[in-house]
Amino acid sequence: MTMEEKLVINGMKQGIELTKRLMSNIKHTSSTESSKALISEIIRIHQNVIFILSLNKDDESIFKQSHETDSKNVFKKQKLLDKKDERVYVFVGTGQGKDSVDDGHSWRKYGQKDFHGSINPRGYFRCTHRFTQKCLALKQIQKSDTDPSIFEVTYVENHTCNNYTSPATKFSVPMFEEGKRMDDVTEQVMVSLEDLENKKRKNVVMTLSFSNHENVGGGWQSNVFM
DNA sequence: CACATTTGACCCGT
DNA sequence: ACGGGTCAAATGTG
Repeated sequence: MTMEEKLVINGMKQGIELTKRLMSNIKHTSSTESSKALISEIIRIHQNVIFILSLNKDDESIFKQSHETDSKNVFKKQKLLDKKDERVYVFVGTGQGKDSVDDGHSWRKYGQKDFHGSINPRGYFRCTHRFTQKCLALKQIQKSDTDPSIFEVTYVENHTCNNYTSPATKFSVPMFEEGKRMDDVTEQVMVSLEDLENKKRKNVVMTLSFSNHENVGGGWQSNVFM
């Protein structure tokens, strides 16, 4: 199964799970706020799935195309990708809660750098079990300058440790902030997707969305790294 | 106490 | 020399 297929299936599974919760929520509680939260999560998950399906092929062709037109920068980037098995992802958060990305793996921060021409610093992370389990996985996270709800995440090496925590078991539904309407969240996601279209033209390998609300466990996309 | 994070110093390739 | 990445001592957290 390809990575993209895994992502789509995971997204759909999570959509089903959330819909079940919504049903039981409607049956057993009178809380409209938590139902709204569930609905907005369901909407976003389906947007993510559509997004992956619509961008996947295009990204591959765009990447190969620019590779052939010997733009030196792109070529250099491609070489780097081949050498270190790097994968760059762009994640969309909800803009609320903490500004990190929980992908189901445990990470330990070991450095941070400010960059010329960039407002936000880049964070450097290694797998917590680097020494105990010889897991060489690394990742870098940089917040987008243009949209604070977007994080560019670069993964270097895959996890060899088995300390992955399935998002399905950790998942819980976030409550809405007081007075925040569901429409606002949906709109915010759409705006972020526009920015992702721009990233796509800059040869980002693939784009994904995730929920980074503090009550939500690992993102469903992280099953890829199992 | 046993971890994690912060942050300036350090290293290394260009 | 400079920029990107990592180290490690100090500090924070449960």
